[in-house]
Amino acid sequence: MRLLKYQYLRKKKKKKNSKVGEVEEAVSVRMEVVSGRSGDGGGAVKEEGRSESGADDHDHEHGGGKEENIAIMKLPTLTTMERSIVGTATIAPSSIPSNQVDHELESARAEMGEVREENQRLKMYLDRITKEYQTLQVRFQNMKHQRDIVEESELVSLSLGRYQNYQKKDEPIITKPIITRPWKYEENKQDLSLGLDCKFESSSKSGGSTSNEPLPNSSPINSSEEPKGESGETRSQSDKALKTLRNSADDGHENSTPPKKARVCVRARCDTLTLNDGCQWRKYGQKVAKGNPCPRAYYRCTVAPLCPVRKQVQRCVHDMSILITTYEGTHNHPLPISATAMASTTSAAASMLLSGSSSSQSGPASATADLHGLNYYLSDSSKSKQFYLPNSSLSSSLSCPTITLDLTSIPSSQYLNRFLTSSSDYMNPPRFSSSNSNTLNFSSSESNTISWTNNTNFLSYGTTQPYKAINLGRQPPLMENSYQSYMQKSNPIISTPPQHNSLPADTIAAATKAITADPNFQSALAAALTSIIGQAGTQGNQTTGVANAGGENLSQKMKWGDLFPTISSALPSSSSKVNGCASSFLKKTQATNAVQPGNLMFLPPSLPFSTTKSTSASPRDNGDNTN
DNA sequence: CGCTTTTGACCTGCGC
DNA sequence: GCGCAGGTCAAAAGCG
Ligand SMILES: [Zn+2]
Repeated sequence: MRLLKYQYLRKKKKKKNSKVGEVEEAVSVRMEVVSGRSGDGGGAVKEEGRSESGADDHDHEHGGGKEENIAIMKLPTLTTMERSIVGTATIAPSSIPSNQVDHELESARAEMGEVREENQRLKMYLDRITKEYQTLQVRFQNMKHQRDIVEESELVSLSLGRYQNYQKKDEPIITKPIITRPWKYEENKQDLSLGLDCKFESSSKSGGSTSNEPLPNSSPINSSEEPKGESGETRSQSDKALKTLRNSADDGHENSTPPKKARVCVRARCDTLTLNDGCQWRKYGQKVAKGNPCPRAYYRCTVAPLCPVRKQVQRCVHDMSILITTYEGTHNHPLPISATAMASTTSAAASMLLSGSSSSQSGPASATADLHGLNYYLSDSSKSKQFYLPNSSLSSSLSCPTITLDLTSIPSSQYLNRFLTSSSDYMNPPRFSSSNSNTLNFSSSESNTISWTNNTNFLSYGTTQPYKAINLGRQPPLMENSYQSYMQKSNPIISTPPQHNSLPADTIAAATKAITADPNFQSALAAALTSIIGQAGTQGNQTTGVANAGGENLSQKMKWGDLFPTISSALPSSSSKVNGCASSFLKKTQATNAVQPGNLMFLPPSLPFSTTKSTSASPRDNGDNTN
């Protein structure tokens, strides 16, 4: 009964979300086109040619589409073609002066020459992109491989049991086909994909045995969703199925070891109740965890009905202004644009976990090592009871691979939100060029304190904090600039004036160079990059992120061009009411922690802490939230 | 009215 | 087996 209602509610939510779905589907379609363009060579050129060729000239299309062939056939068949051109051009087959025909021929020839040139150019363009992509990919894989080795030997693997490893560790991690998910969205994720972990992968991979679970996952969802006039019985059944599915999705891997999911813990200064990461969350529980008077809130992603992603939110007991958000699970749906930044960020971190785990063969057992940095963290404070960590105890942390991203250097949630949701310069303009935040960059204006450690691809955050945490730190200026330039180009809203009007390909090239330039951050950056690319890829169509990353570079740009304007203009509300967060947090804290009202003191008094402030005060309004 | 949040009960895993 | 703690559920309350 209850269950039924619950599911019913969820179903309703589904309806609500359907709008989002439509929009995103539209986006997907668009992306398909786009990616198709840049994805495969012939197609790309062909499309280009098509768009450029006049409506009057079919041969142009031909030339554009199959330049290689045309090169051969052009000479011998020139006359034929010319004739056809003349035929179509002059139409009147009756009586045409021969000199006029010659004229036509002449012009046609000239035209063809142009087309040929055009083709040449396009081809070169394409080649370049392809090459860059391949280079990038190769490099990335190499780095990954190397890192695996290094980490294995150096014990710095960040990974903690990833089921996929248990299942097929011998299999190249890079390309794992995933099951089809609802929303016509095929979750062709790789380890670098958006998700924080790959639970679905595992279930899908287990295929045969478990196939019953995941497979229905995609279809039943839709089927149960579409037929509106279901009888109560049917519905309850389907609802149950849904629930089962959800559960199975949640725990994910019935057959594989039940290792906990990888988690990404984000520490950030935030005056709102939850981190404004762009996703829609619904609170489903709250608990006062041991060791921290601040209640821990449990949220579940509601962007898609069956999305297994959850997050826990709790204030740091040491510094109440620090919000510790722990993400867990993989989104099984296209993300709201506004959520991509955070998702990318976390996925990048998760990918580190992942890549580490690829080397670590053992399951949860490797947790200790994997949590190297985190343990550092833990060891420092967990002993004192006051300390809190998402996996609040060591034991749980052992079973839950967790990677910590420290964003505390970013002053406030407003900045952070800005940082997470857009890349416009919200901070001091001077720094924008060098350390502007973007989706890949965890560094803030205080990034000068952030440094990379060279030895292990493990990015450390070298501040005064007594712990080491993964920090996707700065990217090389080149990368930033290129990215920025792209942003500037594609997003008129972004204030900074365009500096280089580089072609997308140039941007990519720049990115490539950037990646190749500094091997120290290659891995992480590549991971982040890949995740983003992959994300966009998955979001847009059914392509696999990494596999198509390069091919999608162009399209990526275009997609981002579409995406970012929204991003920068819309501050998504993480939950439907981020506003209330602060106040409710206060309320809550007062209520729950009446014993020690002193806690409240930890809240930055200077922060505009009125109920509505945090969001409304910020430049961007979360009005549309892209949904 | 529909959706979200609250909140106590319940479930589960773990250590003793 | 028991108790504890983390995590989840879902009825009830709250909100717009
Ligand atoms: Zn989700």
